[in-house]
Amino acid sequence: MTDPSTNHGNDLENAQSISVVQVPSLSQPIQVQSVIQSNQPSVIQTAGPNVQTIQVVRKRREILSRRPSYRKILNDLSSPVAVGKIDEESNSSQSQDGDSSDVATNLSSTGIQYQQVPVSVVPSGTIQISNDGTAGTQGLQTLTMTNANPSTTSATTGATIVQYAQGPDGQFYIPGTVQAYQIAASGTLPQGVVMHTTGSPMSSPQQLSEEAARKRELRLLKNRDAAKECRRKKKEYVKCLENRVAVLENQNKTLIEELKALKELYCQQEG
DNA sequence: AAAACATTGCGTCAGAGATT
DNA sequence: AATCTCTGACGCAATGTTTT
Repeated sequence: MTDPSTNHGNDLENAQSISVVQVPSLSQPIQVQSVIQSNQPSVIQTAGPNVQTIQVVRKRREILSRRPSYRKILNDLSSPVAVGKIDEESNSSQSQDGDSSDVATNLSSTGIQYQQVPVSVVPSGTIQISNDGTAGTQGLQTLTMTNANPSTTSATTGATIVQYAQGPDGQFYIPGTVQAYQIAASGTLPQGVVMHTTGSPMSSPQQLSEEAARKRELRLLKNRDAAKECRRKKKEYVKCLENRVAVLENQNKTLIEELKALKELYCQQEG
């Protein structure tokens, strides 16, 4: 399904088609295999025996407007035929529900296998792990944290995922760093869940790079979940539209029949 | 049965828009 | 202004379906 109101990625779409370009430093034209990046110096990888990487400055997209979120669109569909709205509160727990079968997740950037373990957060801020027995690999696991704290706000009923490894000291570690992190109760931190608590101030280049790696892992983790959530909402949105189409088609059919009957009645009275 | 093609879902990146 | 969220796009892998 495409939305004509957005030009998102138009130039990329064009660029993705295989094409031949002439590069001054090369005697032969080359076949463009893929273009990564759109409006900054882009990387073009060439096909053929002499694979090369070329920097190309691409023209900035002229019109860039993001379409409204599916949640917004659905909630705007307040007409009677709109079937169901996306519930914001239920969204936060979907990625766990929908992907519960996805117990072992391969993090492609690291090759590390993560495991999902049900966890409940208790008021003290500690966590309870009810390991389901499935063996974790490489000591790293993904927690699904459900806030079971009745004393905190009832709005924080969602579940949050955090990836961790538990050290012999009982502390929790996340990939890409040897720093210890305290797992905070969901609700005190939005989605982030992981809070840096120990260790000396970042000073050495190694620590800085570890910090950067940790931030990257965290960002990827969040984005992974966001993508799952987005796909789920998109599916729901499409289903909603399909339902809407079905309802409108029915209405249309009924109205046509009604019009036909009225016409016949009118003709009889005229005649 | 094997090959070719289609579909589906995932992780990642980029970037617009929202939030802090 | 910095950070976060959301979503289109891409490539990849797994799976399903059709064709040879």
